Amino acid sequence: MNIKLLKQESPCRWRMEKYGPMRVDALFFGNKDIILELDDTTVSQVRDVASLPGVVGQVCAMPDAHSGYGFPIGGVGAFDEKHGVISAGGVGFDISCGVRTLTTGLKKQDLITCDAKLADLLFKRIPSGAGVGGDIILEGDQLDEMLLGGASWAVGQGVGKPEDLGRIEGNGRNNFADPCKVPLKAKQRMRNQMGSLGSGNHYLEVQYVEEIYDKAKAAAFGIGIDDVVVSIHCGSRGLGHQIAKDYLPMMAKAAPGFGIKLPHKDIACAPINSELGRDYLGAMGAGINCALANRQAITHLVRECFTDTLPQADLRLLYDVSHNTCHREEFKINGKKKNLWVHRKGATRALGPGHPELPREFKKHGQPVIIGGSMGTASYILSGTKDSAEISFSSCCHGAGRVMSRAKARKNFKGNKIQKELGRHGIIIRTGSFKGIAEEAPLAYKDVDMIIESTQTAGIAEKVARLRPILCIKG
DNA sequence: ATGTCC
Repeated sequence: MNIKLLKQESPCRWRMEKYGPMRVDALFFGNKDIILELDDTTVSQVRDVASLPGVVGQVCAMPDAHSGYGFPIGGVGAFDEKHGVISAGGVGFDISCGVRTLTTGLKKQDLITCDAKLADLLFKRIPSGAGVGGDIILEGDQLDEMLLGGASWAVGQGVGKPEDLGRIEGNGRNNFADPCKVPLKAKQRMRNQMGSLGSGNHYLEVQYVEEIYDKAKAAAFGIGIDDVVVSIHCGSRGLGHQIAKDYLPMMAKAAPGFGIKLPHKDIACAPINSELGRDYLGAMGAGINCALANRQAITHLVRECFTDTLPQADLRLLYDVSHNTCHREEFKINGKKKNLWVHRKGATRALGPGHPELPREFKKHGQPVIIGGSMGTASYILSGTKDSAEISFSSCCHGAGRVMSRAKARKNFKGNKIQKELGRHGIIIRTGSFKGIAEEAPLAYKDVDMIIESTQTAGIAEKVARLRPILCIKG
């Protein structure tokens, strides 16, 4: 982008003062290279969000920002609860897509002789791929019960341990969920998809802790050097997708009736206090619960796989955090505490130390923030900062961020070659789709290390540990 | 992201 449009506030913080239809400023995070490479669509999408009714504070673009449907991926927009809007495009198609990381009590040496066997078993037991379902079938009322209860429903079914729930954003359940507002078709698509990974950038990785940046925080999070961990990156499968697909046109159609002039046809939204806004909120909350239940169900399958191969393992949930959500949260605007609807699309919640929503063990150091890298590259565990409440509505980046379209990646890379290449670096890939592997090639993404450095320099999260993949199950 | 175009 044209850097002259921005005022550099600090090495990785750049302010665009509001102009034209913008109601608030925009804040871009990243080093100079990242800012220079932001494409025009992403920037204009940030300006569109800053032009919506009831937007407050500043709209943020994370270092991994790129263009999305209407609303940028890596974007944060907060709206006043009286006059603001809720946007289906501001949450994204994969509602509550997120990452959870489990500790195992194992060291990387424990896996040397059985990594391939573990990879085969995980690939066999955990359904992956587009449109692929699993053995869990939700019949009759079970689907609505899942949509209402989230991960806590799953634990009630014997899927996982009660202590998992305290380690999930919102204790594993979204209170705004209203299954009645979820389109029937969305429910039908989900009946056989519980406990499945999906495709695209979703994965299940067994990783080890390669580096620790903050010993005290790492100890509080329960991780040490060479520890084996498991990370699960997935979302609400066909259900979330169908909710977005159905609500987007409804919002676009209804906008003029609410007196909203949409800055772009794709950035559909409805007043949070309208019937349609509330309906979407109920459906989205159900979508969040679906994703939380899904990651819980997959966790259960992972535990079974470890019991079969490495029975000494003890899989405990470190944390589960989503990066496609809209939550009601309290922030100070012009010195006054206000309830806001915070959209985070491709942005991770990162609560700072002392935040009332954090479990006791994380109060001192801030929320564990899990950042999934692209396939074959590093992932990170960060911690939330106090300052991020003021700077970014307690949000930070969510991953590496694409630099190449899926189509372009398919042309440039061959899936089987990528698999072999990663194999030479000691990373086992199991997949049902070589096309998917090509689309997810490491070079189709920005350098995650650079994204993390910029995130830390911007002051919105701090490095705790770097994870390196041992094996990866790809959809 | 997605029964990868109802």
